Amino acid sequence: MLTNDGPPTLDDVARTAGVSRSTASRAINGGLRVSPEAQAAVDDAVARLGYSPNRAARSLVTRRTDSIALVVPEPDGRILTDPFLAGTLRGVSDALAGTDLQLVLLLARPGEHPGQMARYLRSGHVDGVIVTSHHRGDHLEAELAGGKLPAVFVGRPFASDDAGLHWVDVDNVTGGRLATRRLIERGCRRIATVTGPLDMTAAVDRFAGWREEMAATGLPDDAYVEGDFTVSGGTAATQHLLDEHPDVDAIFIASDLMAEGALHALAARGISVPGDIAVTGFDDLGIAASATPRLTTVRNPVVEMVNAATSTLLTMLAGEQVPSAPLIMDAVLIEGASA
Amino acid sequence: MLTNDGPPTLDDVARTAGVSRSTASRAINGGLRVSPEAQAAVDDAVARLGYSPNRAARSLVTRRTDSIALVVPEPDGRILTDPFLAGTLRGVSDALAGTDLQLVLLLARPGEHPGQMARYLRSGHVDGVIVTSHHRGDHLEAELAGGKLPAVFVGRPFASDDAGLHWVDVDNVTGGRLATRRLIERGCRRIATVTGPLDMTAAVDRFAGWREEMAATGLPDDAYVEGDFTVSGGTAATQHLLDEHPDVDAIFIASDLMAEGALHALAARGISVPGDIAVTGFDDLGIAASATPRLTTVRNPVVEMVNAATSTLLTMLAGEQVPSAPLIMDAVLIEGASA
DNA sequence: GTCGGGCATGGGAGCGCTACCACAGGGACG
DNA sequence: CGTCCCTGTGGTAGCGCTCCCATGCCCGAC
Repeated sequence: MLTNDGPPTLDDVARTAGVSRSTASRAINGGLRVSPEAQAAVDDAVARLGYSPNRAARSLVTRRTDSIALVVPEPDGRILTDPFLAGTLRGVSDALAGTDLQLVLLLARPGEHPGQMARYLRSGHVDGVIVTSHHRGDHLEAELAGGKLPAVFVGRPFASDDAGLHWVDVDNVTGGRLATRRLIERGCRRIATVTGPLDMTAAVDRFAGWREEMAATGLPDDAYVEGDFTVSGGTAATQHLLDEHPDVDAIFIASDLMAEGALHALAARGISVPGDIAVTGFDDLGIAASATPRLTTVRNPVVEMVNAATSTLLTMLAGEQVPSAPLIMDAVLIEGASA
Repeated sequence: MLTNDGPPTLDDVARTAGVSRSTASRAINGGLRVSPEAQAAVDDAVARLGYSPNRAARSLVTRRTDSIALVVPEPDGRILTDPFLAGTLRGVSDALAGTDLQLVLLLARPGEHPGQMARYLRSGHVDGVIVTSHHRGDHLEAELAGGKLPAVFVGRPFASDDAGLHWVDVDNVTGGRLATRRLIERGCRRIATVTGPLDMTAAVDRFAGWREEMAATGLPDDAYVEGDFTVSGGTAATQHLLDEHPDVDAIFIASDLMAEGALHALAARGISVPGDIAVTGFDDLGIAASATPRLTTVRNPVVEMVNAATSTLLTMLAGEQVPSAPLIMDAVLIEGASA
């Protein structure tokens, strides 16, 4: 029944089912205007032949690529081990089950020209984009604001007031305030923070939350060190912090990964947590629960965020107009033993 | 100069450059049989128009998709934070720079039928495959052994003696022996091991290395617990181990991630490392260096492995015959303070 | 009984590209 | 001086699919 040697084509299916190519195509793509008998015959033929549509041929005429890119403009490889990114990968991948969209992973390459990724995206190789781990200076907002290519940021982009920019995020400012307030309510008064890399909005916003809460309570906001969202960075930042401000009695650390590093640093100096110094983290993606002591942290609802981002993207891909209002999830404090 | 409204096509380039579509195509694809003048004219036109070839159209005729899949048949999301996987992502992505191959990420979905991924791969959506985090029972070797689809495993596949299976790996058995020997040479005699998940060859082989070395020295090999290559799994396994075998004076832990968890468990019980119990790990991908104490471990050369795997795959993609001899990298002991 | 309007179907064009082939021109060789 | 080959070039077919349109058909309305 197969004319050619390669994989079966739509023609083969049509011939096997005893219908025309047009009918076979319709039956395969949703079955509008197809009689039940024709539909059944085609379904049967597809199963028997093991037919799978040729993506390229379909793309050529539909002008869609049926693939979306997950963009990680993070030239530093270490961030790849971050549970946040893991959750994003998992979430996007899962959300794509049931669609026949391919997930194309686009990592910034070390030493790559900043505009290179933007150029790639512009050339129409993917139908849509999810951006995570966005950094100031990666040129992505400007590129994607045009609205030519459907895009959703996971995490507030820097130019977040640009029209036409879609994004979801957790309320990092409130999260930062909650984590800080917890320390204040504990009775701590000399409260420091280890921020994330300040070329990322998550770091900026959590830092702002700390500042706001400190100001609201009338406490000084001079004790802070910039970290990099890694364990070893957390250790280093904490050591630095302790050297500069030996009087701190609490630290809000802008990610659990860094908080873990901080706990190492504190333990190494024989400082008890929360006895001598209380600690709060941010993320609650597994690390907090297994840290010693268990971290008091703020839940970062990655799965929900990524689900929302992906379904927004899918809606845009379906051609529907989506208002570009950001979607901001609540930050919730999670009780631990560290503060 | 552009006839249509969409992105520029090869026709537009040809017309702009004043050559035929054929010549333009040749100039763009390597420039064989193209005069310098024509080449220059085409290059110029491409730059001016911002032309980027339509992948779908090209794929349709070349019968290649210009994309390769990175397959992670690991339904458990936690593994995504493993530095080994991070290194693989980074490595494959980097190795693909310069080619115009897309990297399609294929994560097993929780609850997915085991053969589903194989079916996807069979349908010709990608030109080649790199498999990592391979598990017994994921049906991947059988599927890929046929040689229809170029594939390279990072890490020995279970059916590793199947002809036509390409793979690279570190010498896990020797690595396990080295890590164990180190403990023996230290004078330890009651040496346990925390294995990885035994449905993965890396775990099986490292375990075998431990066994071999223990047997060679005439030591008993009854003290072992199966872990899962995660931090918390390492903690749990170690606690279990200590309860069952209170007399152990050394542990070879089959990954640094688990070793980190083990160090937590040991510290929690007030057991000093290496004083009371010496510890060796496996991987040396950043964790070992930042652990307290610094882990003695075995270097797992991910970057080299993935580079080798990718370039093997690229060679196969180029149509050259590649002998399916495995490529096995040396395991090297890395000095730390934990043993 | 006739006619209009839907629905299921098939025919055919064409998406943008590469591969094949034919051909012109020019140099090297007999 | 003719022949051959080799290089650069353009024309054209066709990859597998979807979409538009024309066709035939059945059913209900008048």
